[in-house]
Amino acid sequence: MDYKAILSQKGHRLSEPRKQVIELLQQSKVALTPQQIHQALQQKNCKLGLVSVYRTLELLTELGLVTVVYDPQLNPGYMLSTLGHHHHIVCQGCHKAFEFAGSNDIDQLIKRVEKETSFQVSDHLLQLFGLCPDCQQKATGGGF
Amino acid sequence: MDYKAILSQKGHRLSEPRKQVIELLQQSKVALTPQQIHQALQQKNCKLGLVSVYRTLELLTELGLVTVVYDPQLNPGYMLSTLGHHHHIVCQGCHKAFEFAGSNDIDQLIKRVEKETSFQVSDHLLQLFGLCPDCQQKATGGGF
DNA sequence: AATCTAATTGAAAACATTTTTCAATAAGGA
DNA sequence: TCCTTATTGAAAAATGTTTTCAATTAGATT
Ligand SMILES: [Mn+2]
Ligand SMILES: [Mn+2]
Ligand SMILES: [Zn+2]
Ligand SMILES: [Zn+2]
Repeated sequence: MDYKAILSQKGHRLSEPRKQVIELLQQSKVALTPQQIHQALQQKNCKLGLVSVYRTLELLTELGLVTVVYDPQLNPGYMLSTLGHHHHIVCQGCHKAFEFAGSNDIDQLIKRVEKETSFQVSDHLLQLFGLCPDCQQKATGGGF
Repeated sequence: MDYKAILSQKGHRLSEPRKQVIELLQQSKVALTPQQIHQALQQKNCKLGLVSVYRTLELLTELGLVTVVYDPQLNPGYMLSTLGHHHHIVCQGCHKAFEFAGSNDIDQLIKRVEKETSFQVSDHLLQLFGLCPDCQQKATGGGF
């Protein structure tokens, strides 16, 4: 079941702007800001307003199909997500981001913090940062 | 060693705006946006420009003394941080946020993801969300 | 295929946030 | 007290987001 199918299944129309935003995000390896999405589509001769980009991202976020990815060096951007429990790992060199499956690894941490704080934890935000294989090479092999 | 001391120790001047922003953040239990900081200080009859709030937050962030706290329902805000490895837990009811000590709990997760992705992980962003003790009461006891 | 209707769009304006600029100020050392 | 220069504030510019509303169009109905 692909993103467009999910959209229409939930009773939302398959408009041209929505199709274009989704297709662009499907191809992108980096999180994109609304402006970046708008510009990229303009260059592909897709006429659509920046407003529609915002509205599409809002809708897709509601449906859980896109995720905000934070990157200290960049404005927050959006990426398509597969459904289910997962997080993102972001390259500090080229800013490519990838999903990884969430696990129960932080369950113990959550239990600990619940005890310490008396909070009832129901959600979490987790991202990893580092260097992707390509950027590791550039970093070490850079001298010669 | 308090925040003001650290500031001046690093060769930064202890200006009135900086003192005021730090003191306000020290008292606050919620992450504050630049605007909120500015308004709060105006009401305390501290004359300072919004620009100085931005500049102070930028400096304190560089020094690692403040941390950005994300809250899906709010604009990102700033909180003072103690030095060292820690993260924040945010109440989805009253938006109060608290630090908790970072641990090696996610080391295994990081190892796993490094193997899966061939990334070299060097940093991470982790926040927990839930209900603080007070808001748990309001939620359960709310009926009568 | 033509018609209908409400969801969706785009353009513009309004609103909000952040950064830049630069002359005036003031912190802290001499 | 004087000096130097980091820092400030006001204004403008730049950037980012939301609202409004008439025009369009996706998809259902005939
Ligand atoms: Mn997880
Ligand atoms: Mn940690
Ligand atoms: Zn990379
Ligand atoms: Zn609470």
